[in-house]
Amino acid sequence: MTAGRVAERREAKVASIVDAAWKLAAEHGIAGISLYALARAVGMRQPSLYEYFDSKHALYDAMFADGNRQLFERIEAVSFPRDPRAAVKKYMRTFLDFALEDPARCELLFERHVPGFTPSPESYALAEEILGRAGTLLHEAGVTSQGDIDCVVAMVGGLMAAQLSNDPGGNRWSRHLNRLVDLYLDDVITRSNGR
Amino acid sequence: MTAGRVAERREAKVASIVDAAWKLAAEHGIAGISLYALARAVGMRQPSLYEYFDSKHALYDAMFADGNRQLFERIEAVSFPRDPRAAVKKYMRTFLDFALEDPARCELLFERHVPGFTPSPESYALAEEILGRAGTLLHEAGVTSQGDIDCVVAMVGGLMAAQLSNDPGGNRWSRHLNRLVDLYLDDVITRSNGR
DNA sequence: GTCTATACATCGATAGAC
DNA sequence: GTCTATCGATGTATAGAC
Repeated sequence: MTAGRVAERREAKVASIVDAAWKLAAEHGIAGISLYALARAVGMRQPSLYEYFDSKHALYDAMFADGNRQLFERIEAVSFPRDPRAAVKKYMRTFLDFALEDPARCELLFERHVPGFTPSPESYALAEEILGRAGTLLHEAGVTSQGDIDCVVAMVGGLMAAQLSNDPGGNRWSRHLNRLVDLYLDDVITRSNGR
Repeated sequence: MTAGRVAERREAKVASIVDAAWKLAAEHGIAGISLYALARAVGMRQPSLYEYFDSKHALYDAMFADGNRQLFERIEAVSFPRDPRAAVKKYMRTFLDFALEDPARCELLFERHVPGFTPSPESYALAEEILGRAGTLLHEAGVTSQGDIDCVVAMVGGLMAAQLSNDPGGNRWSRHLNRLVDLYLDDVITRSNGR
């Protein structure tokens, strides 16, 4: 039937707009996207965008979902080692590499750089699934308390932020990831054995 | 002489404007300050602000310097223990408490939330002095390599960012500060003894 | 030094023709 | 579904009177 084709074209158009939005974000920052420039980038006039997104907020929400989907697919494509600790390290490395690839994507997904923006519950669900899987892997590696999970998350996030802020494109901070994870996981084990 | 009085009043006025700007930033975010609202907050009309600041950028620069001065004075008021490790922990705690007090101040001082803003060399000098003192204390505590200093900085920054993003006003992340510092400093010592 | 008035730009969003 | 035209709000900065 034709209805399917129409919906397909529409989805493709939406996807191309989101792609163009990522490119603009890379240039001007995530908050620096203007609907005028975005429309021009996909060969339209600015008001025509409202055929695909009800508001700028809706665009950001679509980008948020898209970014998380990118990360999810990246993770899906990785084969994780059986060894729980190695799996944790590979998971965190996959995340960190993904994050450092695109600062603007980071701004939207992991920082709070868009003033009034809160992702919709549907879009946030994917983000929670990704974080939840990290929690599961950490659990299997012996990190069971929320406090310890929080610490690992903070450490990885700290490396990410420092790397992006002070040495974008380099590895001055990110190169310490494996060692830091090992250090923390060793400590968790020591603590659990010692008492 | 009268010239001194005039300069004094002017400085006081500048200070009151900066104070009002911090209050607005706390409400609307650091990037959400409007010169119109700022002028009204200090009983003026918007164009009159240009008597005190050449541009909005200049206002941000003054705020950046002011924020760092606040932190510097806070640190100056603290008496640090002789024990180097205890001193490091107190320094980081002083920093973290200061940071968590005011998210908007954090946005300007430690994050990159104002699109086109780069602090002037003069304003940045204070920030470097504060970071340098952290480096000195870490050095005295046995953390001598840049990589290790970077790691401690990243860990503290990670705790700060996670705390502000996910539990503002609480201590879910910040409570781990001392333990994380101890963990890392122990590791530095172990590594230096072991080889 | 403060004001009124205004220039000038940008942006998100809507109305309505085609 | 895309366009032109425009609204309405916001925001920085400047000109010039007082």
